[in-house]
Amino acid sequence: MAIREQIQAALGTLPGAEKKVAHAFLANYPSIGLSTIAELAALAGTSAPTVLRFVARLGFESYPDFQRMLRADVQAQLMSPLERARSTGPLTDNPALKASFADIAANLEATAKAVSESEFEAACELLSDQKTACYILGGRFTDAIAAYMAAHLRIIRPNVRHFDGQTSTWRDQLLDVRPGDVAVLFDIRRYQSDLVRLGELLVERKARILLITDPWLSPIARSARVVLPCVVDANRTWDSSVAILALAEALIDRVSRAQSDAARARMQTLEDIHWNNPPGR
Amino acid sequence: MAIREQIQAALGTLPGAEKKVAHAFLANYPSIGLSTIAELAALAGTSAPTVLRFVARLGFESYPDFQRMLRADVQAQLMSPLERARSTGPLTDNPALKASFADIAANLEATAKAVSESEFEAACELLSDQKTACYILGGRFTDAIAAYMAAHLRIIRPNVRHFDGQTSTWRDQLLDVRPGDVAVLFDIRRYQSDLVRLGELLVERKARILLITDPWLSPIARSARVVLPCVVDANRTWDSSVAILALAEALIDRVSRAQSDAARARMQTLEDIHWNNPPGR
DNA sequence: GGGGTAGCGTAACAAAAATTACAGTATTGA
DNA sequence: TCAATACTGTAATTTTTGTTACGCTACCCC
Repeated sequence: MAIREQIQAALGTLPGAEKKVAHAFLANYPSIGLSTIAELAALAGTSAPTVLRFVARLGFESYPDFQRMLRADVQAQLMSPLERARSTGPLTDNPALKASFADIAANLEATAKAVSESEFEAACELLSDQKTACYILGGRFTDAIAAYMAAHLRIIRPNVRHFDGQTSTWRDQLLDVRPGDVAVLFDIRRYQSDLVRLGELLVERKARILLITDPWLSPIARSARVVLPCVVDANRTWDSSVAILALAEALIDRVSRAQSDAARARMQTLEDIHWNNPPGR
Repeated sequence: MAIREQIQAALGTLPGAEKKVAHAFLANYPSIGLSTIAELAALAGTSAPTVLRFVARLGFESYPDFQRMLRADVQAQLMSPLERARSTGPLTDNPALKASFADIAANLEATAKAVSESEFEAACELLSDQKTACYILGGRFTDAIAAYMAAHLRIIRPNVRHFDGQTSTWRDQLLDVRPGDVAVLFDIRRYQSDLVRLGELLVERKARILLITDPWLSPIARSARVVLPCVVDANRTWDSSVAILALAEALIDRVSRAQSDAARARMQTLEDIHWNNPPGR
């Protein structure tokens, strides 16, 4: 947009023929400027050298130089978030994938129905409580989702820990858990006995448990403060965890939006630090 | 948008060097296409005639002809309704979950369209190749999905390794990579420089790269054998990885179904062992 | 009213871009 | 393993494009 503004600002000081060029350009922004000098001159009803004098007056070294700036301009506009959403529109179709994804979409819908609003809100509240620590862990496959959630939640609030996958070290990690702490457990079908046991231990330590499970409910549900069921059945060799991830993301988003302005500023700062000091160390 | 659509559709049928051109173009759409052949060729790491053959294959008379279409494309997009004023939508605290899931479902649909069938098949073929090792890794957030995929793939076939999150140990792990090995990389927006670097190292070691990225394509796309784009934009604080996970699951399912009976029997045995000797002891 | 200046376009020129020809190199199938 | 085919890059060629030189016209100020 910079170029357009610049031209509009200069409009008053331009000689007649060059003003015609400016008008032609603005009326056909940006495509005509990405074309050749001859075309722009023709559209403006003037000559090539006039176009050249025009861009020179704007301070550009050459016509290609002017076009470079213009391309950058266009790029910036097309890359803005909303344009992007649109430009990702219909592309080629992949029937097999589409069918597969349709099943998953059905899972999402079913999950949305299975999770009651009050439970969802209660879950968000648990996660938003910054006075206590928050422990996150999952089972054989869902541990990855636990890690994903922890990575995000850590940015939003302090005291987030992901119980790492080594079951042997769980006991040690348990020592840090204090009454009132929040524990997020992911546990779906073929409920792992060790995970269930750990749930019991957490309850003993008076942790408040947020359980994310399937509609058949892991045994942990009995002692959980909040239970969110996800539909995982997808007619596949293995269950699908997509709905679980979607729910986790929804929680993350809801919690991050609920933050105070101060907290959001801190979050932004964290992010900036992260990207300004690229990893590699 | 017609042009992007057309290129995505043709991606599978393009020869290697031309595919690199397509990737470079999509990753820098539209500005690079409005520039010169030489620049596009340089960005794609190939030669001018290849670019020319690329546009010829797409059905254009000449490069200027191609640019004319592209300009029209850009013009159409920039001139469309000014819904740009609408900045990041207000947070409706009503049925948060349903609205949220609807967005995600749209992502899934868009992803199904963005992934061409032939590319998907090519990806499955890479993953099914049991003669070589398979390395899986992801970025800051996507590493969790990499772990998830590895956990499943490990059951289906031998020689699956998840590059663990410690960037400092990557170099060591690289030593094991042999020519022809398959590397699955997850890399989405805010492409991590260290991950890109690692991609280059993998290419040097002649690994075949399967890249899962967003529609703007990580720089790694230039040297990847197969590229699968996922729509991640969800009008949230962070991008959504749901489509990525869904795609990963689709790949896993497709590969597991393609196994021979013998292999499937072995798989079943593995699973039985896992559950009959429950961990936790 | 005449010298001077700024604006403009035609046409020659120079630079660059696109295109083609060709030769070397993989890849595929017999 | 060999032949045939497809793919790719280098280099020469042609075309297009941007740029400059120059002369004409209109206007302003002295």
